[in-house]
Amino acid sequence: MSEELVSFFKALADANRLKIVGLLAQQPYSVEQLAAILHLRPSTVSHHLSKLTEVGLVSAKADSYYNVYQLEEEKLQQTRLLFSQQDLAAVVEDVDLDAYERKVIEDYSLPDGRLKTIPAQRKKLEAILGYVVKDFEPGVHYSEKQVNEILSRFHEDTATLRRELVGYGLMHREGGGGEYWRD
Amino acid sequence: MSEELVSFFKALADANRLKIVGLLAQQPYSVEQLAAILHLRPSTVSHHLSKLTEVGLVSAKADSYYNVYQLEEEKLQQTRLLFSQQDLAAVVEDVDLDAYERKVIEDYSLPDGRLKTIPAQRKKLEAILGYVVKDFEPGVHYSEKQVNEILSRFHEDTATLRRELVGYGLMHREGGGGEYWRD
DNA sequence: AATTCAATTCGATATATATCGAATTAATTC
DNA sequence: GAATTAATTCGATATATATCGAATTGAATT
Repeated sequence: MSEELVSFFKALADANRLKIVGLLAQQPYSVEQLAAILHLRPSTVSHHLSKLTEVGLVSAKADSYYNVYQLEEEKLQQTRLLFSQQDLAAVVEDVDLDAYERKVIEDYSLPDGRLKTIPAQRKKLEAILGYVVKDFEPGVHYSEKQVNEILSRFHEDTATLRRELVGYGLMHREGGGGEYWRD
Repeated sequence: MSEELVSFFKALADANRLKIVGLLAQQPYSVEQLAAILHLRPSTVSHHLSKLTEVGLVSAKADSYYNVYQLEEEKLQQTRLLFSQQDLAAVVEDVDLDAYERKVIEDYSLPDGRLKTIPAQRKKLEAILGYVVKDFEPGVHYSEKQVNEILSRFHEDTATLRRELVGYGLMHREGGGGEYWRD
């Protein structure tokens, strides 16, 4: 998932951690030095450095008995090309895209599957029409009578349903003979 | 300052807000639709959208009586070139870079300005030597006796101070005659 | 071996914030 | 004009986390 991306932004979503990155971009520093410069306790700086280390932005190098931290240049390069198309796609990969349509259909359906009313709001009407149109076979041509027959399973006002289906481009009508079909 | 950069990362440092950005990258959505897709309440989504709006990543467009949000493509482009040299420099611009040296000097100084001891730790010794060397005029040549005279203001062990100053490259010695100078 | 010191870990606390439900606002439909 | 509805705002709550001080660890100096 995109858990990694979230952690990455979380790591940089703090003023002191950003300052640490900025400082390490110039030269390596020990924990004690960073603490003095930022007016923080070493334990606090240690905490910040561990978050930055987790996402690979910095790394420690033991030198004498200091822990000297340095910036991971390659990771910073990656940062610059953040948000590629793949990243954005990955973020929404396991998202419940049809939840809105399902919710609308449920809100407007009676227990027997018929519609309480035909929605007045455009977006809801859209969702309902997308649901209704599934009862037509793609490519098959229907007479107006057959269309009404199918639509009457959902609501008595078949004329409105029929008109809106055509209006939203979900079904097509052949000019003269009253023939309807969906793609 | 870099307050803007922090806000920007904060805006993206949340899983649901990242998902919103990912969704809006594909098509605009209303608050209600996003709420259904993410299984959140509209008020929560509204809160997230206001944070994203603050940093300019998304914008709202009234359409009928829906508020349709869309991604600000230009801002997303900026994101891709994040962390330029200027950005990094800006982050540390008003940081107390000499705090560590000051702290070391204070820790090792007696009220009269003399040194309690000569630090054993490399980084602290470095800080102290940088402080001591300021009592020498750049370019001026000193005899070993004069050097000791000046160093004795700080500590009786002038031999060690003198040796370390040369060792750390803060002062130079001319091979034969015992002449010292700093750059 | 004993001591000193930097760093980390741990526990506690205070602040920030993600989420929700209720109330409000603004716009639309009847 | 009245009723409906999407969105926002507000207040409350629960979780997350930034910070600190104390205790611990591990290395280096004496």
